[in-house]
Amino acid sequence: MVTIKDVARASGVSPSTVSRVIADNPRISEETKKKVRKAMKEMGYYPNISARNLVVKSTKAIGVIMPSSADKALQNPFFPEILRGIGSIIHDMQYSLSLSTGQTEEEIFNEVQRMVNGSYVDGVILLYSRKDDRVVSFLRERDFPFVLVGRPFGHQHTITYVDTDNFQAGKEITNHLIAHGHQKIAFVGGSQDLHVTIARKAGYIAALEAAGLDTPADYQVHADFLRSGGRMAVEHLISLETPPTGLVVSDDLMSLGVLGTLEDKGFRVPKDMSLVSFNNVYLSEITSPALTTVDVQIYELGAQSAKALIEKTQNENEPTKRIIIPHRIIHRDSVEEQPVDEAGS
Amino acid sequence: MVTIKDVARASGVSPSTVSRVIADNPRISEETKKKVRKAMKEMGYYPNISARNLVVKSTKAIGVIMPSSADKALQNPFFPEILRGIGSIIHDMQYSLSLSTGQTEEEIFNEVQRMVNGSYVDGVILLYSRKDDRVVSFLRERDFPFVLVGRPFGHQHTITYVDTDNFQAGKEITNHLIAHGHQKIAFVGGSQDLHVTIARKAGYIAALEAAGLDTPADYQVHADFLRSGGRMAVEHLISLETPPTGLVVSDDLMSLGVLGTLEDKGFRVPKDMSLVSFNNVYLSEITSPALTTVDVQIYELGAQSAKALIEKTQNENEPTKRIIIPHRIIHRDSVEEQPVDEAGS
DNA sequence: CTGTTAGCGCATTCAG
DNA sequence: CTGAATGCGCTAACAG
Repeated sequence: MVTIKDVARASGVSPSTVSRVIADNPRISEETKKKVRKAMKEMGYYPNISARNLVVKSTKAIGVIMPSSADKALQNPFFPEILRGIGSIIHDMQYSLSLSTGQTEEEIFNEVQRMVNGSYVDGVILLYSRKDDRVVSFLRERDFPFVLVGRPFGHQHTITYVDTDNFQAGKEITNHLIAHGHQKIAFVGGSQDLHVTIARKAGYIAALEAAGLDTPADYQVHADFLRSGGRMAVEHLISLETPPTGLVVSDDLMSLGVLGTLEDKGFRVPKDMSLVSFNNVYLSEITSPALTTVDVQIYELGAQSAKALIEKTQNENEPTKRIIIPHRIIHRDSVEEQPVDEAGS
Repeated sequence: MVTIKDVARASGVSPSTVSRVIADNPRISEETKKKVRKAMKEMGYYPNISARNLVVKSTKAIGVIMPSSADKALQNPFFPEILRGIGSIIHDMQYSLSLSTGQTEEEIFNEVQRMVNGSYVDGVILLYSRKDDRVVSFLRERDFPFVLVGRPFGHQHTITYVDTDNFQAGKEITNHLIAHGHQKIAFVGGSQDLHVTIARKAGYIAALEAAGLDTPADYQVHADFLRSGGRMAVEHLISLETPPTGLVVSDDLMSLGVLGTLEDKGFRVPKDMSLVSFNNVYLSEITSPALTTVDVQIYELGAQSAKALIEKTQNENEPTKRIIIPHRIIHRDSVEEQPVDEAGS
């Protein structure tokens, strides 16, 4: 391995000068810079990152923590896409990205400890938000830079996070259904522990109430999304005395399962049942029908979280921020006009 | 930050002894080990990884390189799943995982250079295989440990890789269609630059020829999978004078698009058209109909590649290996018996 | 503008 | 069984 000393010797300067050339220190003459760079190139010199990290006490690396993945939820295309967004910024800033590898909550917690305590990374991005999360407690105790994608449970004012306005999005997409004449609208959500589910459902309810429509408890189902993609939820809904005519599903991938079940049961979307959902991942445009969904700009969610985190790691007293990424409804083919039910309400 | 010296002072031993305790060196008495460990715990000592890496000249980190991701191909659930497999091993071995962040071929190449030259990682896993790939050339020149997921283009005997027997898989899944009475079977593949596409198609052809069936060029289409998920491919096939009755699609996600297009055009799967594909990602079980597909054990593909790589980084002259992960057909609902066409061939 | 010196935190000789 | 000394490769004062 060729070191800074070798380059120094070869170009007839001192090691510190070489170091300064690497940092492009303005106090070094262009002439010697050129000379040194030439030597570096010829000798194939590349700075050793560990040595550098050791002295500057920073790694220019950030850790990305995925949700515990015993389940299939990780197969959601949401993750590659947000990773892509995070990656874009990380790359631009010449940082590197260390990905979590734990499968269980326990493993993940240990891993975060290792990352933080061993100075593997300068900061951490959490790709999930769970109630009573040890990881968040740990990070806060340690006062270690982190940002959360989603909404924190508690400490909203001291945790920097980037999120969608899921309440508003839920309201808007539900209103979209209402505007198309639907009055019997059900909600199919994922785990009730997740803030996204809670917020989107709250938006759904707010929209219905504002329109003076019913929000029967029967219409609010939570699918354990892994088990056959919400099949049970759909079966429940269509077996009701008055089944809904519109469905608000809290995730595109779940919509795929809902769509499948609906078809199996002889319901045609959107003719017999309208359907809207959230995220706008790639698959939502290739299903039949293509899904009307709210685009939450996953890529941007990732990019902004990385940006915020890096700022935080670079500036000790960067203020706590709450970053809301705008969303918009993508109109496709899963919604159809519903003749207003005169007998209704 | 509490260092090895602090611990040494606090427990009344020398720094080198502490270092030996960390390494669990057998030449240290259990007694002092206990004493030192107690001090470490009390003081909250954790070894600094950069310092350690510097002296041992290894990072216990491996780099994972994703395909260039300008396109939506990255949204394939294949990636989170293979990452999960890789992660499982990395985690068990107490390594860490550095993920590539480049979006273009150029960016990725630079990144790999940085990882290798800067000693960021001990080895690299390539999650793609492209013809004339600079990354592979670079890694080979440098004699840097790497393994490839998929089949290399050239140098098959000097590159360690883990792959599916895609030819065989293609043959089997096509035979499955043939066994169900299909005689007019088409192939819908992705980019012809990818080895998977080539191999699966070759298997498809071999199966048809072995059965004495036709393999018209018209039946072999390559969808630019990003653009509306193979819509054009399907439109082409069904507009043929004698359209096929069975489709071999080279990827589950692509099948989703094919399924959608087929439905839009009034074809019902599997009644009017049978469909089989590859990978067995989660979504293949929640579509309607659920897909009959080849389970390639993505998770295992990842795990084995990580395992092979780590062995390689730890043992200088670990032999080059070719690891084939077994596959199996998952029978679901996208294939139906086709009455044998007496007039055929 | 450049060189000298010191030290980051740790592992590893070599003594004892 | 343990300690003292040395150096991994680099950056950062401090001189000049």
